[in-house]
Amino acid sequence: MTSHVAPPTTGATDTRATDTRATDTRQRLIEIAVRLFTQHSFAGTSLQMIADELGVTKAAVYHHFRTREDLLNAVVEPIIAEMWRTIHDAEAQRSRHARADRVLTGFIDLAVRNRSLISVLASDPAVIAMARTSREELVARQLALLAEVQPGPAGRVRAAMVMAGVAGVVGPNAAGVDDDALREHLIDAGRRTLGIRPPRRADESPRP
Amino acid sequence: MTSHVAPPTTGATDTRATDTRATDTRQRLIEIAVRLFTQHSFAGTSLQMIADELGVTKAAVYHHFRTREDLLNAVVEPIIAEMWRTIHDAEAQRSRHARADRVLTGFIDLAVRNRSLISVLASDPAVIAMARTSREELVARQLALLAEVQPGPAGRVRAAMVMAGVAGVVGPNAAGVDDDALREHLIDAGRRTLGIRPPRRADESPRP
Amino acid sequence: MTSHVAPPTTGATDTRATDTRATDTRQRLIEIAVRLFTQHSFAGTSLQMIADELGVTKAAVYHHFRTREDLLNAVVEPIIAEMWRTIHDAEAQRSRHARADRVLTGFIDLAVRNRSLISVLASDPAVIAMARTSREELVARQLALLAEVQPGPAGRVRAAMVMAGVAGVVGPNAAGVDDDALREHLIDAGRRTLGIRPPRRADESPRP
Amino acid sequence: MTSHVAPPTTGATDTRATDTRATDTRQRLIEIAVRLFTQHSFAGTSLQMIADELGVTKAAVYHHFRTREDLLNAVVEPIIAEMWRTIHDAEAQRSRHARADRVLTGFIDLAVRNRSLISVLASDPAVIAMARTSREELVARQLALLAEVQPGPAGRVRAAMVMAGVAGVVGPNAAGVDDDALREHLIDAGRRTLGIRPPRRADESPRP
DNA sequence: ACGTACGGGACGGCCCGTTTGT
DNA sequence: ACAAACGGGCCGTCCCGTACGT
Repeated sequence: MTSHVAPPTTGATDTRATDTRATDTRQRLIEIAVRLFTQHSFAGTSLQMIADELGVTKAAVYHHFRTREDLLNAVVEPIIAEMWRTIHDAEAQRSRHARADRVLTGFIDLAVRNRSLISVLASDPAVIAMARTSREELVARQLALLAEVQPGPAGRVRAAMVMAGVAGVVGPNAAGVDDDALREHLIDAGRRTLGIRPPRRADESPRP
Repeated sequence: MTSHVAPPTTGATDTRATDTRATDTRQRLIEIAVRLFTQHSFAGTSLQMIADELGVTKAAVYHHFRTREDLLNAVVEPIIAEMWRTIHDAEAQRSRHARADRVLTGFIDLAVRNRSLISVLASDPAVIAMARTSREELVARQLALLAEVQPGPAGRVRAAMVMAGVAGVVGPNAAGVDDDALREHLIDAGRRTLGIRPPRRADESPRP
Repeated sequence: MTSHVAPPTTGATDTRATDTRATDTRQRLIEIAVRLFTQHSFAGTSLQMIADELGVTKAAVYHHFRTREDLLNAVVEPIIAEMWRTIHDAEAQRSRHARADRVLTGFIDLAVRNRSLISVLASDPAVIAMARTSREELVARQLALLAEVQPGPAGRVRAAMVMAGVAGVVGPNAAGVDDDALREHLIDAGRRTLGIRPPRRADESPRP
Repeated sequence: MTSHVAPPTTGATDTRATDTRATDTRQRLIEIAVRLFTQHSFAGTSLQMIADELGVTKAAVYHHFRTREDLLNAVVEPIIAEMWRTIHDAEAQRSRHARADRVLTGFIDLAVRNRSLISVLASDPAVIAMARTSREELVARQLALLAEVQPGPAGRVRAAMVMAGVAGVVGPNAAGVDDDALREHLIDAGRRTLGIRPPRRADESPRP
């Protein structure tokens, strides 16, 4: 059974009850891969390491993912899908500040929920080079929305700094801050950097 | 010469190197390594790539650096030395704001002068894991000096965000900004994030 | 300088007699080679190890010996020369017992005086294969003289056992026996194995 | 299959092998390794040689033994296990002579049955250095049991000479003696060296 | 009499991926 | 849904030997 084109990965949120055991190994595989990628970079992580960590042979890994690149894609796909949703959500806002704030909070929320993964996505050259075109636009769109607040190079630099800063802070940072506090402080710091005021008191939904 | 104690090269890492053609190959080796490390990460860069890029064989590389790790150390050593100088310089300042500003500007200046290298140093897991202890203190000291401005976790998060942000912005991000402008914008953005005003001297931050 | 120990080569430069310095390095080279050959076998000893141990570069070694094989030959040549002298000496004896005893005592004496070297000569396949023909006859002649005492396969086995036994006992044996006692015990044991009585009381020179 | 001969799964080389084809390659690997180790010493035998001799690639060897050291251990493990059995067997005997004779005959029997292997185990520095501690006691115990016959340094020297002699005689030394005769002659010579008479059972040593 | 730089090649190890069998 | 076996190839390391200074 070497065919099977890898069931289209479907939505990450599907709650079908049928395939508990089927997708179990596959899910653990992804989690382990994420951890190892962050620890040794993508280029420094072999299939043998992943298989050993899971306690199976390489053949088992190959049963789920036909190639190492496939595994990487399965790892990052849910993340970029959520990023696109955030972008579309932000672009529906009316003011520049609201759009930027939306992207900022969305990105930070996602980064905090996927601590270790985001640094790989953001800084590993092998990962970046892998699907250059698709991700390039993704990042560009987010940067553009953030940079809008302050036209010119200053805005672009601030935007890039915020994105890179958030991606860098999460991850193996033992700053002694729990997730919720970290999110709040990141949002606050990001707003300071970009020069946007917090929305009118009501949580994060700038809806008058 | 296969030694490990940094042979009489000692020309320091001054940017404006003379045309001393004495240890030519060795220096070119380092420069090529920097470029390739940033392009493919450390784990993703083979000695064959480096040798090919220089136009020699692997054995020639081996003659100058017996280990890939040795080459990496030779690459990063000048950088961390300069970082230590900046730290000591900053710690001699009297006020917290002055110390933080000193570290901020020092780090940004160094990062801009060594664009591509900084991202490797900051985010490559293999590089980070390599000389864990020595570099750990280096980063911790810089973060502490930056975080001093705002006690508590908020300050720590801001400090980490600035460091990671600067490291992320420089690098293969053209952004259409030249070095001098990039430096100014980074300093301005970093000060905003940390909450420090530019020092009193009428320098070059025209902000009414 | 490839070594890691210390460059003591610097000072000195004695301006005294010419010949002392000339053969000095060469002799030390041989001694070091012998030690390393016994520790790591011939195939496992590289020129780099030898050069490092002496505190010079490989080029210095190559100045004295054009190839690794040359070095090995220089190491073993004195030994086999002495062996031939012993053989010729023994063959001049009149009785079979006297001839065997002469070879036995001669071999043991030489083995005890060159403890570490003899095991390499005797058991390292690379050394044996190197100059097959010349050494083959050497060993065969000695064995024949020893085996003469007891005709048939029994004698041949005893002879081989004595030769191999002597070669094996000397070397890294911490048996707690000094050289002189070791020689006496080996001679005694060898005679027991071969079935020859000690000569008529006067030390080791069976000359009536 | 990289061409070059590759005897198509011949009938295996073991003397009286059953037809168990299960771990065929693994076993043949060990046998080939033994032969090549004796021919070129351990340090002088490359994995490529072994793979070529078996008609597979290095990767196939790697699949069975991830390290050359692993392969060596698999080679020598059965031997040392049998040695331990012989030792324990001998230590159960009542008289010193019986103990020594037991070790002597056991060692010779094992050495004759594994001709080529014993010399590697006994004299290759790389092999000796590999599992120093475990083997050190093994040899020491055997030597002690043999040396018991004659207290003092004389006994120790005789014991060492017998062990080394036996190990040296077997091996690539045809001597024109078949295995059974070789065993008998070795036992006889060993007893002569140690000074023990054959046990009372009228065996096959016709010595008035 | 020695050091510096380097080529050509082999080493042990490990990679990714395929085949074949349960 | 896995495991065993293996191929083809690259990795970092290190080899021996040479050419050229000084």
